[in-house]
Amino acid sequence: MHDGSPSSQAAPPDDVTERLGYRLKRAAAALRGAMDGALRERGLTVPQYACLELLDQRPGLSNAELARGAFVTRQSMNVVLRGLQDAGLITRPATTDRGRALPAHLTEEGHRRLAAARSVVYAIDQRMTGAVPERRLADLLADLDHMAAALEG
Amino acid sequence: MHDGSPSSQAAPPDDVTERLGYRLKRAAAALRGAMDGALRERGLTVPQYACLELLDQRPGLSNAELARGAFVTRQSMNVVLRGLQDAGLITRPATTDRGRALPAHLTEEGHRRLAAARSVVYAIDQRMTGAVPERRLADLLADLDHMAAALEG
DNA sequence: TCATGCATGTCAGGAGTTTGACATGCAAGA
DNA sequence: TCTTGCATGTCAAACTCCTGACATGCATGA
Repeated sequence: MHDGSPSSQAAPPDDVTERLGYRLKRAAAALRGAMDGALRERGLTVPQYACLELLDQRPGLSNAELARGAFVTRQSMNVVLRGLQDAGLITRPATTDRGRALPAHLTEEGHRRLAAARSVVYAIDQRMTGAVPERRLADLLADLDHMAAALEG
Repeated sequence: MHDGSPSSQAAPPDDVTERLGYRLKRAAAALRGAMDGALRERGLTVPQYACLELLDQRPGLSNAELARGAFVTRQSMNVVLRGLQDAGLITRPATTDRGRALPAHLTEEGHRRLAAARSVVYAIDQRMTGAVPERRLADLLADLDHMAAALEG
């Protein structure tokens, strides 16, 4: 280990664009831009789509749970829910017997809009996933997970 | 190919959290949060730090070039530059002979603040990089690059 | 020469997000 | 019992960022 690639305690490369953080940010920005443009034509924002997707898989999620799932604050998700509610894509009870969390559910229209949006998002996911060798995909998913866990801890 | 993991034209997993886009977003959000908190104590925002880092490596970059390098719009970078200029961390000529682009440069104070911020950002980068097996790091960087390129095209 | 295209810098407006704060509801322990 | 802690929902204000638009400067080709 006299040159080349030092092992565990190596400092980040001098060139910013060679650092993991920069690459991560670039990929995330590209994804955000692509989804933003595609969803705009469907009349949805990225957080709105994320919210619908989460509710489809786990109906009854509360505002706070949705916020965590979409990586935004409770306050932000609150306005997102309000918008979706006004648009008639979700329903949420005004009160509840048990606790304070208000469970949200998709409406029929919500399911339709989600299905329409899903097709374009799938296409984007395909384009992105297709850019990485298939045998490396599982490792990639795992690494991203570990990175997030290491930073959240 | 009758079950298990179909190859190239497979649809994204039903579980949102298993999709590449979700993992990417989660990791990026975690990174953003970590950097945000660490830099706040140094009196810098993430775009401001990115701007300083870019200018350190390639002095004389214009507003538009910095914007592309930091993945924001020209308008956003413009206010960032204004802030850094008011704080005395960078300098930018009011006019220029050739063309319209105004080359920015770090001041002495800018170098100092960048050096201080760099230490905490390095620590975060270490934490993140340390979470992925070393022999996979190069592939990971390449894959992220390919993903971004596939989406930008 | 001049017209068209392109990139840059900048202003104005609006949409989205965050920070800070407060009240409500439940659970666990003194 | 009650009180402390914690999570939730919500309001208000500030900030950040983006979209849309316009003027400037250079290059290219008619």
